[in-house]
Amino acid sequence: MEKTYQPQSIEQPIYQRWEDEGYFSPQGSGAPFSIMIPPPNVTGSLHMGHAFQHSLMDAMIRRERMKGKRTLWQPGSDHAGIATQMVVERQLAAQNITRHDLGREKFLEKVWEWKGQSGGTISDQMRVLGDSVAWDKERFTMDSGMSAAVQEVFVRLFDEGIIYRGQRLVNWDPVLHTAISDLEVISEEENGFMWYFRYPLADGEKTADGKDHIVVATTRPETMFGDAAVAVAPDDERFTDLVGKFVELPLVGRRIPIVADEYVDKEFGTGCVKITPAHDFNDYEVGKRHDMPLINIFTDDAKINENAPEKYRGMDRFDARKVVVEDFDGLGLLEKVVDHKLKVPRGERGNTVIEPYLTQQWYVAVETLAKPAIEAVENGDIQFVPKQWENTYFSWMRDLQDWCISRQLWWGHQIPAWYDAEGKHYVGMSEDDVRAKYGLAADLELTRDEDVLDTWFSSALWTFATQGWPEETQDFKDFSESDVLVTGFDIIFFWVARMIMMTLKFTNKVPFKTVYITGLIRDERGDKMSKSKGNVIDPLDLIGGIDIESLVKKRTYGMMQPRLAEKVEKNTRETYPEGIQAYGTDALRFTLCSLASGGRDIKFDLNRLEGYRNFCNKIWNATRYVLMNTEDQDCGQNGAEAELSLADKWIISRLQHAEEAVNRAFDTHRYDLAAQALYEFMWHEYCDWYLELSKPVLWDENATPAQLTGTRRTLVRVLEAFLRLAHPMMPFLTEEIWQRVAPLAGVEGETIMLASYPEAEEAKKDAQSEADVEWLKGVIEGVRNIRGEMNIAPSKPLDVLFRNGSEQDKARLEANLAFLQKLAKLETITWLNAGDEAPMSATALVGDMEVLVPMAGLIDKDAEIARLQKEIDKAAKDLERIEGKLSNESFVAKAPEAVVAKERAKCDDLKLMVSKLEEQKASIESL
RNA sequence: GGGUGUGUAGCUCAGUUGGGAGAGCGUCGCCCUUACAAGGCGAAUGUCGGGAGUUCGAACCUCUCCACACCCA
Repeated sequence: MEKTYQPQSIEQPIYQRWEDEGYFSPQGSGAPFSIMIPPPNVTGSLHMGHAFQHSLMDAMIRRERMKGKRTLWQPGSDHAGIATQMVVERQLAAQNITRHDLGREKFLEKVWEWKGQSGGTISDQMRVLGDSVAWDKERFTMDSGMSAAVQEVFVRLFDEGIIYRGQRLVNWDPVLHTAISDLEVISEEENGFMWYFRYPLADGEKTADGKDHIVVATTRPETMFGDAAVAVAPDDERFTDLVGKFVELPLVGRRIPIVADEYVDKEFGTGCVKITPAHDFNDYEVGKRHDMPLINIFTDDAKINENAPEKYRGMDRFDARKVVVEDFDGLGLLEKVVDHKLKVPRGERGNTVIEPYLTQQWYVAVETLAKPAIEAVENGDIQFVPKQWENTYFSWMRDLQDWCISRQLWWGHQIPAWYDAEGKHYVGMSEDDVRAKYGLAADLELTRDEDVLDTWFSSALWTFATQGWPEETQDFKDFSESDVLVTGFDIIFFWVARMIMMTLKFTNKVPFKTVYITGLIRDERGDKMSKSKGNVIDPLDLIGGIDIESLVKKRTYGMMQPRLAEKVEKNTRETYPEGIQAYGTDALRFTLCSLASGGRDIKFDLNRLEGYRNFCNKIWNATRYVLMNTEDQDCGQNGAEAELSLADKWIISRLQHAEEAVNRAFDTHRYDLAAQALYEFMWHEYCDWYLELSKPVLWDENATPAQLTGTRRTLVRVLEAFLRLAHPMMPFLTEEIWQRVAPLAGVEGETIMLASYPEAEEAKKDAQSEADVEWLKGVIEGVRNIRGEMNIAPSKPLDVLFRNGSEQDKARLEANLAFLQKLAKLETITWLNAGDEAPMSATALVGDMEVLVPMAGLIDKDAEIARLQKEIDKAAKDLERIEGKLSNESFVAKAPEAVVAKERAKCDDLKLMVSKLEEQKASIESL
């Protein structure tokens, strides 16, 4: 084996072999266990969040597979309507072609062509990450099977009256010309203005303070053409008398009423709000309450339409805004303009300001679907982890809006609706089906709805449509009710909830039993990773490494603003002066698992990754040691006689505890604790102690073959078990090593992937050995402490004496002489009986027993006094606290007996310790 | 404004039913000891955000205040 761990050279060949052998596909006859991948956007690439979620999903699926389950991790991607269409349109634009030039059919051919070329990016990344997904079952939301399911669902929901066509306000992208979902709208605070407009009162009315106008404050002057009323708070005394009166809308000359509505905040602005029901979501609601007309003043491009005075028609909304303000000013109706911060809704894709816009769209009436979806979580059929998120789910489900599912795009599932010349719609599986279903004449002209469905509509069917539904296939039966969904909290609404609704509706099953919500991976400073901030880390760069120049190039590529690019470059060079090293997939996966503690935000710290890369190296080197000492030797595979040492029994016992801890952590979705338990066991028990304890046996010329076999057997067996235990989190390293170690451990199998997952065995726990090793460690650490504090080189052999030891101490000493000599580097050990003289020594306490290191020539008197004083102070502080506790009568009276007894014992120990240390100090001082 | 969450060592974070404050990284000292310097051994480090309450006992439960983050309006 190489001297250091080189992940690059082992990882991909192993993956290739796994894939070729078909290990990822469901197999065996165990109970089914499935995870459906949240289908990534086909235009994208995997980011840290994906790497995080995939690491967890793969860990789960690998463990269940090893436990003998028939596992399916379903891969696939979604067709990402807008994003994909835009990518292809941009390519066409480079050749000066629009999609309209091509026409729908040709354009869609181009999209499929593009998908064929670029759609593989994500699968390639997943292979690098080691994802054990069933590639032969990979699905795309535009596959024919998915399309059939989508159509089936649409038609059935329509026939039940759950899908309907209606006119509502939607988020309209005036550049892309489509409705978009709330998710695709990003509202962020921007600097703007609040304009104060005077609206003259009609019919000679006056305000309470004698003015002939009221003042409305608005951030969107141009929408005033669509004003339907002015609203005031019902309890606002300033305007009580004006409710029911009218104002004359300037520039338009229309009379609009003054109404009272709860929506208005008295304190905000002037207390008078212009209500534009066709162009604002809140106003729409107000308008509905007061039966106001919906006056749409925009075209699809957000230009002023014919409902506004002629002068303004055809103006862009922002040009119109300027002109309206100027005209108000000219009329003396502009009271003031103040700076104002406001949330501006922008489209995620084109950064266009999104317009609330009145259009005909298809909707899903969600009320009847929501009820069972809420119940499924209430009654525990579906559980969120961490449980906290159930509240988020409920709060959204209780306040549901009907779901707008149509999009004015070409790329997506075309809506199976046809219109006759009068615009009446018919829904069915095909035009023929529609004619038959509705009894339409063969010569009646029908045109199909041009629009497509929201991408989320098809992803909502993901768990069952991927498994063959509407056919009752075996896969559907086995896997469609999946076990765990792993996803981020940002799509609980958009995806998780909708999946639950649709799946319950059409299959009467839940889509998943557990929803594990991951935290959001942030950069080292706690900022969200985003392209525009230039702080994105590509998981593949952590795995394969990247030099600083390439990293800067990658991060600033395509940045429009040079100033921003400069800043990004500076930050990048500061944070990664040397670029990023290659840490390997296993280290990354293990790191990500160790960060999965259930928190909301996760700062990604490269030091952590480095630490776990070092852990990989530690495992690697421990293996080298094991192989050096076991290869070509008898490790008991063939049943040779084996005698287990104390260390052997101890590490076997500790392994049971580790197995227990890891399994418990997995079962409770605490992957951080599982990682911690693996780390702790491997590094601090197996490597730090057990390997060292194995040396005195293996290097003992007088060791019997049975003793040698016992230790070799334990070395390989415990390592082999650890590899299986760790495999779900670090698949490559463990496979590489397992291939060599398993035969020595007498374990057969082609791959660790299909080996059994370790479970603790109660019978292998050995409390006596654990106590004995604790004693051994106490002695060794005592001596090491003296060495360290006194600056005695580790290489210098020491003579030590044991004083005031019990029979048990003596027995332990005799049994473990070799261990002690090797690990504490001792020349001689002398047992002192009562009354024996001891030289002046530095002392370590192990229980009541004193371990003495003679000072002559080694130890400075003052230094030893100082060291003892430090120990005394520490013990005395503890003692003081405990004595205080015990002298408190109510503590002794009311605390549980066991607690009191424990404190008493501790108190006695400390007293003894302090007195011994004091004694020792005094005797040195008297020298 | 409404809701949710977070605040523990210099940094990143654990802390399971209230009963001895922990880990990793970093820091300091010693050491190339035949698996590993991506290492070994040893050491230092905390008014557990502030305050009040419940309790024999609070990092943990209750209230309140402060700071920060996110979601919704």
